[in-house]
Amino acid sequence: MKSPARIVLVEDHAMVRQLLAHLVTDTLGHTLVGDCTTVAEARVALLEHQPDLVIVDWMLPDGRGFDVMRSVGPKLPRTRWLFVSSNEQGHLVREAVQLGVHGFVMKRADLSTLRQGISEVLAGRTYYCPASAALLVDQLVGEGQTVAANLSPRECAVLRGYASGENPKVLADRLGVSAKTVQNHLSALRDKLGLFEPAQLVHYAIKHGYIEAP
Amino acid sequence: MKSPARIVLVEDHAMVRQLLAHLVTDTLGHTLVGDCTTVAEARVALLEHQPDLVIVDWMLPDGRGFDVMRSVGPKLPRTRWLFVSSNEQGHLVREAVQLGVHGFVMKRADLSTLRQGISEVLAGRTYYCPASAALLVDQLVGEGQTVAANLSPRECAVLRGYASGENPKVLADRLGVSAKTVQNHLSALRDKLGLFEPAQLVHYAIKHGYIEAP
DNA sequence: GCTTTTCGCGGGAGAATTTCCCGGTTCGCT
DNA sequence: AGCGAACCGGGAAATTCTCCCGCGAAAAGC
Repeated sequence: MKSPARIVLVEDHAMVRQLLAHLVTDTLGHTLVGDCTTVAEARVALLEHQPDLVIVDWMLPDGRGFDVMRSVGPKLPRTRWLFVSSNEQGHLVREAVQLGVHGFVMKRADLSTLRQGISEVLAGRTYYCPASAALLVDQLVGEGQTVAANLSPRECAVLRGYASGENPKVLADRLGVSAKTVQNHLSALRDKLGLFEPAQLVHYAIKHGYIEAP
Repeated sequence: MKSPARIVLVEDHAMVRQLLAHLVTDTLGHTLVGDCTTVAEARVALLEHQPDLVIVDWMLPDGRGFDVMRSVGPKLPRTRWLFVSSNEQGHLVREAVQLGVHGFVMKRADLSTLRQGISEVLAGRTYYCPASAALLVDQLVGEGQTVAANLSPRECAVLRGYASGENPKVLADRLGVSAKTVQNHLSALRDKLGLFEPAQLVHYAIKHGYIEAP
């Protein structure tokens, strides 16, 4: 049949985004209707264009790809979601499954895998690349009660700043709130995640992709 | 000529250690005089056997391979040092160069690279595998003033525990000292490293291999 | 339309931690 | 012997964290 699909890309690395753009338009013959680099941009573009498919990078400068899906996903019933990730961790794949992501491809996979992922997901099926499937199995076997709490946007921001090593006062200043508020958010985080040592929070932030590993 | 060299291995993964042992004895015809899994064992074995070559893993259960070299290296002028590392970070290679390590080989390199490293180092030359050399160049280009402070054994232990997310009191208990002492060590660490946020200490511990990345 | 919940914000009192300083012991080295 | 360092811990002041509170706005549910 091949009616071209309308696609939005969300990926912060310019080079990768351009390569993906080339792939979906020139090689696969689809239509690129959006091209975003941040969570905030993505939310706007997705609600405006209501694409058939969105290809999202897992790690973005202002949040995670999952945050996009969590916030605008419910409003886009027809849109299908394909995640690409450079971070190969079982948690992520597990979280993707729980969120109902349709496809998941590792960045180190070769292009044919990605092409296959795109066509499978567009065809209404799900596609998890072999590497991610393997991670998922490992994760399910171990299944430490890492259920993935969902944090409010503000809590995310505080976690990111804190786990990056930012001084709480500086962080408060950057966010334009009082130091007290940051402390309260941190307390809420510790409570919500059940992690009471600073180092554990940092580990959590790294494991779950809120910040880059050092 | 081929007079067999006397070699000590320091590597905590049994399988790897056995493979290395097979390589140096059966394939290369050297003599294995020691076979250690920890920093503590290594110190004793090295002082006892005074080997020609020691092959050390970078990450050990009770410390880092570099700690072995720092403590007993000066007492073994004839011994040559070859490091193997699974952790591919510029810092480590930089630190190795500063310490005067003779050879550095990544674990993902193939065996012929390792064989070459062993023979070069034994022949009195230095050998840094191509991957490590590339990292070194990158590191020197960036050269963030990450000069690598040297921490006392006790400070290492405290840093490891703390950065792993261990509760200070539990840590104190495990080390058999008072919580106060642990606090004092932590203060010394912050001061010595110039890192005053908990998260920064955790990042440091991960970057410099005191703990595994989460 | 109106409640109810959730989120962000921040104050206050008391508990806990951290800092900075101190003295003491035990090593190893000169 | 003497020296420096690493290690251990105490005490007092400063800072931070916890736990509780209320407020306003926005979103969700009836």
